[in-house]
Amino acid sequence: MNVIDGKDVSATRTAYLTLRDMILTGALPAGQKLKIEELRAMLATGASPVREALSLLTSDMLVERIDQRGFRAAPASLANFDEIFSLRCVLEEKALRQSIAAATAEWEERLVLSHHRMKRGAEEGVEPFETAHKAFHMALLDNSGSPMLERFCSQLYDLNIRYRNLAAGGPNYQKRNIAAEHEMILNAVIRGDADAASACLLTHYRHTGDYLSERLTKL
Amino acid sequence: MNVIDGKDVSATRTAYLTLRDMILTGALPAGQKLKIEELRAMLATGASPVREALSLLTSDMLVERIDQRGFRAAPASLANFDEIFSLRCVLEEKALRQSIAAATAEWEERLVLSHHRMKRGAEEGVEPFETAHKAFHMALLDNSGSPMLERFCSQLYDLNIRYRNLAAGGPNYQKRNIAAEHEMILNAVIRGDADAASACLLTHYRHTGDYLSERLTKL
DNA sequence: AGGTCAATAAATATCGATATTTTAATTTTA
DNA sequence: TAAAATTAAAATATCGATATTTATTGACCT
Repeated sequence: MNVIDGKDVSATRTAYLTLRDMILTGALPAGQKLKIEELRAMLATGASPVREALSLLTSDMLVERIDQRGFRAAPASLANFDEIFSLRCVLEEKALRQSIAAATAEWEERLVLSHHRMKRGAEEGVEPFETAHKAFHMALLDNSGSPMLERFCSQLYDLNIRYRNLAAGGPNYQKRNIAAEHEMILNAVIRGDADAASACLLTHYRHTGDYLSERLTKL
Repeated sequence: MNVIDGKDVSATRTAYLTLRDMILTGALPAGQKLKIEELRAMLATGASPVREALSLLTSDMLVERIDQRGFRAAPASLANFDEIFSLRCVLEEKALRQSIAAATAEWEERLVLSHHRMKRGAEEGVEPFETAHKAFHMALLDNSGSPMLERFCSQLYDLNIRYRNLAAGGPNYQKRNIAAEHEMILNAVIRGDADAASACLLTHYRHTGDYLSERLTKL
């Protein structure tokens, strides 16, 4: 039916990915009513795939569902942003420490590789960098041995990205040298220094967190 | 259409609640294929509500969905159980500490009340106690000011209950005096002693955790 | 004018039928 | 005989139509 990455996917999955992207980028504004008929027409598909996609998006906390009253894009607020930030700090630190504790040569190589790809992506443009940036951060955590924890972190990462887009009206970057922070994290991890790595990671998040928080208050 | 608690609810919601309960109690065994047609017949409803309910259950990590290949009840494993336990410890401690930090007279009264109801429920039977027990534990956390955190905790609580049921073939209880542990937690919270309260809560969980872990290994 | 109630419009939720895809069984081929 | 290809069966996914529910409008009464 539909084809994504050369693969056949269901209409539901296509709808899910499209709607997800639209909410993350702000094309569907926070709090907006999501009418089945409109989405159905926009996605050129039936009501069932749309409803199912929306149901799936509630898992990701990107859509709210009220029984008998339809769906709406999850509302955004500074309080919610702070919450996400606070949860990320706890969960990513836990995941990072577990990953380091279980470190293997193979994992470290994966890290170095994803770090390299991120630097390369930065030269290519915003979109490739965004993808590679998430991949790098998830690679830091994906040796934790805890799939649920990783799922939570990935979910919270995306929710955070949404606020970045909301704050900027699209992907945008600060002048501050993020590359150096990434380098420090990577080095600490390779060194096997969990305390330093955690500290670097949290500092990294605090920097972007403060920056975004400031911009969001202005809205 | 359907009526639950004197309220009108959608077929989707009815299906959601029923299937949820069946998975938590083990009536639908871990890993089992969930065929739409079978569920549709069992619930005497259409395919759409069933599919939507299953999609919603993936949020709760109670159902797995594989594109084009249907749904299955989430598999269970000792590793997964340990993961849930480990996450609960981190998240519930955080929620509890935040709740205590924001303590109000009104919250404390709610706690005392739910504690009382739990004791009362224990006399009435297993089912009322189960409900009241969850209510008490959630009340401990529901002053955290962090809806997402509370949602995670509630989700993990349910996943843990599922393992309890899996281990026992139904609700069952140890001889050990759980009531005393609850009392200690409540008192520490009322006292405003966050450290003691956290310690008590975690000990409480560790006790049941070890107990269940032992039983689960025997399966 | 303000508020209630009924009628209408809009949107959600659900059903039943059908198309598509996957899985299983069977036959063919090397 | 084992692997590959074909066919048949089963299950998933999707559509289009309809029933239900909620939201809106405007008349009516006090």
